[in-house]
Amino acid sequence: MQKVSPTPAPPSAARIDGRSHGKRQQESERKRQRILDAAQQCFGELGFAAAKVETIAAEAGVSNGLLYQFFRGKEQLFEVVVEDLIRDWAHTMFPRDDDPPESCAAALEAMLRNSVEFCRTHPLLPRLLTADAVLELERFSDVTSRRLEAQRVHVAGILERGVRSGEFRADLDVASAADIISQLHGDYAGRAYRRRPEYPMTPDLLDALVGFVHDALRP
Amino acid sequence: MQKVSPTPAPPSAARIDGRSHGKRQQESERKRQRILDAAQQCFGELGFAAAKVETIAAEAGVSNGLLYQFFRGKEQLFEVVVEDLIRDWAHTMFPRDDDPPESCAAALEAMLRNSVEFCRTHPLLPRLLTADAVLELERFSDVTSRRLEAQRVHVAGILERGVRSGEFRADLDVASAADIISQLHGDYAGRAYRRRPEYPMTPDLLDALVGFVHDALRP
Amino acid sequence: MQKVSPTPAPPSAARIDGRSHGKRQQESERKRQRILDAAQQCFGELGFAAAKVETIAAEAGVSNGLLYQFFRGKEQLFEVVVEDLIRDWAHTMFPRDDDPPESCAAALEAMLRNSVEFCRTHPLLPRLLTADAVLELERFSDVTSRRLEAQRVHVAGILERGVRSGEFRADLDVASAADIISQLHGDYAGRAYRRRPEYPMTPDLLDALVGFVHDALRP
Amino acid sequence: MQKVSPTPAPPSAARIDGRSHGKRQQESERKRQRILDAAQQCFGELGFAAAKVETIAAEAGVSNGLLYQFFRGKEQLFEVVVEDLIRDWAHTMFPRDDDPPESCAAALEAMLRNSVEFCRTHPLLPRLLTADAVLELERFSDVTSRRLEAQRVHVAGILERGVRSGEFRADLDVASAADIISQLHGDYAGRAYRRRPEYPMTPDLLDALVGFVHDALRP
DNA sequence: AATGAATGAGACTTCATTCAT
DNA sequence: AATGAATGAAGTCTCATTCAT
Repeated sequence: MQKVSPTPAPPSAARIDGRSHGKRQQESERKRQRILDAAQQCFGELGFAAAKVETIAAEAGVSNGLLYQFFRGKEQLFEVVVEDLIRDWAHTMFPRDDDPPESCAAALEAMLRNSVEFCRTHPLLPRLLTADAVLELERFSDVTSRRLEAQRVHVAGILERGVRSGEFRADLDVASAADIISQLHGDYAGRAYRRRPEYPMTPDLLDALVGFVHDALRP
Repeated sequence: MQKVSPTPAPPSAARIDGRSHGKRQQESERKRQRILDAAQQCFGELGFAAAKVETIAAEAGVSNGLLYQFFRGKEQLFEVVVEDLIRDWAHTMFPRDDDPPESCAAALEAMLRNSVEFCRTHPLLPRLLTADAVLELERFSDVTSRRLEAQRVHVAGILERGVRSGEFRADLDVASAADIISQLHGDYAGRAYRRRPEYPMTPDLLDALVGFVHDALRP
Repeated sequence: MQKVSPTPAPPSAARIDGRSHGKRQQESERKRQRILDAAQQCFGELGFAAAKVETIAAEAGVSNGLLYQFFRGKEQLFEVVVEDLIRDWAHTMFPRDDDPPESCAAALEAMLRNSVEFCRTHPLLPRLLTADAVLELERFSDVTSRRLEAQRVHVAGILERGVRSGEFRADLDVASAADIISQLHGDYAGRAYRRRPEYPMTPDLLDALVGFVHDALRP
Repeated sequence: MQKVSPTPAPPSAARIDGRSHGKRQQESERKRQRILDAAQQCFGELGFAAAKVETIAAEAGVSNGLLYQFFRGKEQLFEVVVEDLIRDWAHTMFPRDDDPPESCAAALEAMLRNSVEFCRTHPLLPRLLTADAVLELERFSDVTSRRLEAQRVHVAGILERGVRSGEFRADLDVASAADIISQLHGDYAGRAYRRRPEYPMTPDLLDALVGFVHDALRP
């Protein structure tokens, strides 16, 4: 019952080592990217089921059929979109390890603000973070799960450091706190994209969120 | 030929004073309820677009067509489901006003635990609380918006009381805190239904959440 | 999600100056025409409600779905069919203005015989002329009304001329006579298509009709 | 493929010789008649396919199901409606044979005016007279054909008389003239019911029609 | 006799996917 | 590589008909 056709070879058969160049290849690669961008937009705004392949192609400025030369179908397109998105998001969250050490509270705050900013231009992420689109697709990329887990681990690391340094309260349940903070993270990042009056996302609210978390962690 | 389509009269138009019940009427009313239950289940698990009318009818144990004697179509069915759900949820959240006064922290905790329990058996609510289904349907019942607002107001009321009584910190940003707490509320209630390893919902985690909120509010 | 549904762009949006024709475009245009022909046939034989989209598509030798790339739905298909038909009919009725002047009776006769001939191959027209299909569709193309009016006006013009030249009786009620003649026109044209014994349409009868009208108009 | 279930026995099994009485029977017979009236109304306004059984029943003030105790189905209901209608119409057209003899022209005029009046309250007839509803139903009651033929014969009889008496022109093609007059008959009777500006039916127009026919027949 | 709730076949329509060009 | 016309399976909805009460 499941389609098992393999991922189609990318249009350019000349891709030898992942660095193929040529005007044609570049052009092709750019189109692939435009499709991914349009798909992220549409999936984010409408959800998986309600987003139409035709709309995505039109938004990307390519034909309906070209999409199927890059992706096996709507479903695989969605998976690739999600994987790329999660990877980009991770880069935003944990920018570089060579940063100078900072206070743990500042690290949490930076992560939160970075994420909110990121979601402002990446509509789909909020949906993933609130575990919604997940339900609409049976096989959900493991990458996503692992990355979400990674975030919690990262947050837990910061909390751990803060507890040891005395910046945070000693009896903190680190694992649970990391979970809660990650959750809030996703929630308010999501609001940044969806601009609905019922779920506002103002700078004040963001400040309040930072303060709320800080208060909960303080000794 | 005429496009009137009001809400179709319920099959028994003989409901004179709201209390007329022949065996047929009762049977019919029970089927209407089964349809609503099945719809809540399906919409909750799959979202609006992916849920099939046929599945809902089958799940309810009635024929495809009967659904259209009670509801104008899939969309109105969804609206009724949402309105009923929000109403039930409100009853769970704010059980009675004649309760003996309690500590504000206890009031918050009760509300949280009640909601989580409610969501365990009401799959659709989490979706609404995370503002997802909203996007899939243009006209979204005002009832929902108003009820969500009501919850925040209610939480804000508790917080206000706590601040005045000295139970909570004096400089609390009540409005923002109410927003954050309501959000966490919806999130973890949602997890109670969706049983996915990525988003666990254990008693321990619930306890930790209560503690986290409590710590953030303490003076 | 948005209800825009304008007339769908014809499959080939590349029609730049109205004359671009690849083989594909030509093929496509021919299919559109086959759909229109089949639709005229089916609507003419069965009426709007009883004609099935599936039948029309099958009759045209295309798939069910292709129909919706050319037309917004069954209703718009009907409208286009009617407009095209009325236009074609008008061309048949009033062939050219540069004709040499003729006797008014001859003009009437030509018009009648032309129409009958036209209806022999255009099943739907009779229905329109007897104002029947009108009732089955709320919004009925203004084109039709205007064209029908145009015919009456045209007939009235001929009568007017005949009265002034003394060919027709002086006390003729031109407006009413034009109405009656136009009506007979449509009736017997209709019979030419429907070949039912109850409503015969023989050359003799057509001759008799011409004579009947002639006698009614003579001084 | 064809349904062969016999016409259901009329509800009252006590109908012995066609003259059964009793309050129940009378009541029943009245309902049957109300159904027929409603059906004529609906079929006349919407055509066979677009008229809904539910609407007819509602219009008649009876339940959906009762209709099937009197008639085998929608199709047979239509047939009965048509037969009754044609019979009533005939009574209107040819009131009594014991009338004092009159001028032939007056007889034609009376027939025309009677019919127009009749159609004003019998929406379905015009459809039959213009041979339209005919097409929507495979098996069309022979009664109708025979009655339509009867009208033409009747008209022909009047014309024959007029020719012999010298009231009408001697070289009249009686059969064809009868056909044309019968046709006009149906047309303008139809207009009397449908009140559309495109197809007006004013007293003036009716007078003009009478005059038109008279002129065509005069020696 | 009468009801009207219930059914289910079949209509219209959408849209992911394919394929000739 | 790229197009977009074409397909057809699948979805939503309607309505003639049946049947338990």
